[in-house]
Amino acid sequence: MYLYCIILFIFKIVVEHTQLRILIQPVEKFRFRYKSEMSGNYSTLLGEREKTNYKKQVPTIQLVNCPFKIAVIRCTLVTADEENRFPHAHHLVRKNGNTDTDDPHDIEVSSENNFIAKFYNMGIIHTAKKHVRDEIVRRKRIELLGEKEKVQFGNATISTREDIQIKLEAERIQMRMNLNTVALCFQGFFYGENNVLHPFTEKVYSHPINNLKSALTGDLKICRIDKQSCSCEGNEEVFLLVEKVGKKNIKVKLYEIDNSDNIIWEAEGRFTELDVHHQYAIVFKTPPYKDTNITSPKEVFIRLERPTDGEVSNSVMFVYKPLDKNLNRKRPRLASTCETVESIETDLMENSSLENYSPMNETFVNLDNDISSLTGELKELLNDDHYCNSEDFKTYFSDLSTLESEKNFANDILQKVLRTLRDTALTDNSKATIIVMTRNILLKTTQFGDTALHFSLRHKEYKISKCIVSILSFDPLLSKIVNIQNSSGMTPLHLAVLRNQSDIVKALLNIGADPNLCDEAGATSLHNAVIARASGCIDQLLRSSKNVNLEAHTESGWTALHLAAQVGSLLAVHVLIKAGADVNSIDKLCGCTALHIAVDANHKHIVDYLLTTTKIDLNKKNFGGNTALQSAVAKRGKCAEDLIKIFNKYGADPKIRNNNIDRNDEEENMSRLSAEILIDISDSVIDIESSDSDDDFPESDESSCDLAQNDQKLMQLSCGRGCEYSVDEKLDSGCDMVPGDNSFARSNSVVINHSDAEEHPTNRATTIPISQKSMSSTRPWEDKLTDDHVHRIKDILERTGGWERLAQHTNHGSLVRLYRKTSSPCSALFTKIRLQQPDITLQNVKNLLTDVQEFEAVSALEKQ
DNA sequence: CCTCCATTCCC
DNA sequence: CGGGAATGGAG
Repeated sequence: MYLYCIILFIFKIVVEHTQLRILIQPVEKFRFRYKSEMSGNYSTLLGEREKTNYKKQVPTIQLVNCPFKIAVIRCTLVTADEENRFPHAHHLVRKNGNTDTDDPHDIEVSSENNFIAKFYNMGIIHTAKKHVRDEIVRRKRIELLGEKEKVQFGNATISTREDIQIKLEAERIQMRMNLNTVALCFQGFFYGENNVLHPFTEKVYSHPINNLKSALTGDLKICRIDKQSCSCEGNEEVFLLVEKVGKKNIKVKLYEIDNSDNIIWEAEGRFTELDVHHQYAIVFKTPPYKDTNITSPKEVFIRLERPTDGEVSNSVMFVYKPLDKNLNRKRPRLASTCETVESIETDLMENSSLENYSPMNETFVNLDNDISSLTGELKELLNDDHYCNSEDFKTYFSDLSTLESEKNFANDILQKVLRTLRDTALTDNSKATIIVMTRNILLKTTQFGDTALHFSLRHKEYKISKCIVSILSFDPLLSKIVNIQNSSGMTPLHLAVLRNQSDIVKALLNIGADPNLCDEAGATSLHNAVIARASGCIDQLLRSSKNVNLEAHTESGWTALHLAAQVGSLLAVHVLIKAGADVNSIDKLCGCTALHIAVDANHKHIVDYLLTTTKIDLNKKNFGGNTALQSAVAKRGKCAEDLIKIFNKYGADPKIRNNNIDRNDEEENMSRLSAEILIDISDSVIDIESSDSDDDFPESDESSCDLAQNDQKLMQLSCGRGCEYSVDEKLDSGCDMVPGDNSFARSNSVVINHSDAEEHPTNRATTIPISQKSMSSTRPWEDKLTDDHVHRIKDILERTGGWERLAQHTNHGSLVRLYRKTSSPCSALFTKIRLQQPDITLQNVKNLLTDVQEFEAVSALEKQ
């Protein structure tokens, strides 16, 4: 008894000064294992890692101000409920050599280890529900015995009464015990007499440890999402694949944050318990965004939230897109320059004086001689009031139908009349009559809203078009005709660029044509010029004094640059960017940059150009969450791999995740994985190419498929709904519209081509014409290819494998296998080429290299 | 008797 | 050691 008093006394003093401090908490999530899972090695309970320190830790406790030389820190498993701590039914085991021991776990501390105890190799054994009661009883008994031991040294027993009490209590506890959350309990002990341990500190508890495997406490995670955007009106279904969730205990939250991470808007995804599929998927409907009148896409986030413990998942990006009508409203469909027949007629009526009628300063159109020659017959005809008022005359012009027979007839008359008119006007002969008549004729429209100017352009009657433009230039009031839109919204300028008539385009711009008017599909003349590959017209539009809107979006949300990337026109891409088009602008529909579009359309030369010479953000994600590189990877097949090579050259970041969120959270692993995939793919390219039989020209399959795709897109973009002309008709227009044509890629320096008659190869099915073309353009003043040149490019071509494609391209495919065995296949190839073509020039080789997309080698040759 | 899912077992 | 299939109890 005396001893016990001393112990109590010491205990009091010590407790006031001694402190048990948790230096390293255990991890918050840990997999509890069942007994059957504990054979052999098992995962051990680690300590929480610091953010800055990635070293593995274990739960660590320090005894501060310990009055004893040696003390013991004991660790046991308890419930996590702070209000109601008692021993947990689960076991805390600790591996000791080959045997596992149950808790309590004691670690001796002294000045030697700075009174620090590290609890290594602990595991939590999940007690099956059916055994929980028994387990609690066992623990209670031990606890009770321990209490009694303090008083009745050595011979403590438990009475039947106490035993029943314990069992009842255990029954109660069993019902409430949370089997998915535990906590560690630490307490300091000292050695008393006979090495009996006596507690001398308060109990200290760790924070809760949750069962990683349970849906109630496990990690919340969005693994995958089927779409990244929806309309701002919401109510669209989104499929989420998630880590194990409980359907009664999960929410989908959409939220928006400002620059300082404050949540400025949030709403819940709508779903029922039936929409949670087997704990691993949720289908929810998006809530509407706070504002359905947005005009630009809004980035928000989605995450899971668990109401019971407030746990949240990772967040994934999501985009609310503006409504189509808001996109359209933003762009004024009818600019102020837009004219209608009625408004011009009103103008003319109000201002019937002819004083303004005078030739403008410049003559814009060189009329052909035969047009300017007058026939007296016609002159008389036109001066005859009677004839001008006749029904015949009216019939000719009141309905300029597209019917073939009438077309020719109407054209014929129109042409004659216009000739006469023009010359009469020039000679100031019966001016008033002529002018009034002219105006009447030129303001007539067909059932499709075409004026005579539209009509002549549509039917390739360019002489008439020029004639009309010439006449318009004399008449300021009438010149407004140039901005009349037909029933599909096209101005004469739209038609002129589709027809690739650059001089007419120039003249139209000079007399006041507005290049920014949109047709029904939202296309400006610039869009049309790009679609039509009318380089001369693009040039005229860009250099005109008019402020051409480079960033105008079509109805489908594309800018001219996007279209240029889509059709694969390097020249158009180049001049647009040079004129100041924003390389990083995104299309309104999918959030794609020109780079994404070029990748999708498989235009390697565009991709290469964009990466080499522009400041395009190559890691930009579209609304689908993919970078251009990821789009390239997703393409699979041969075409993808060449693209990937180009990206590799320019250091695209394979680390950037797309939206298929990897289950593994560690960035490092992810990036390593992507990089490996990339390398894998690149390797396999080489494999495929090298095992290819030599007689096949690569790519021919894909290009045909690409062509089809282009056509479809073109159709959509250039024609739109309700357009009365077929694409064929549009294509059949004498302008250079060969989808997929990569002839621009072959010129290694980009020069604006002013000629209307652009060369356009109709197909690229064979290599021979191309290489012959490249080779035959030898000019005496050009540099000859030298050994030095070959030396400069051989390493590059051997590294990229480009020499093999060059071999194919120059009809030396059959030698690839042979050359591959040589020390420098590229040198061997060039020896062969120079043997066949002794006069081959540097420029020839550059062209050939451009043909096979070896831009790096081309630039190596350009360095002096 | 069915579905769901916590538990248990297996690789 | 982490993923996942099988089982069987509960509702």
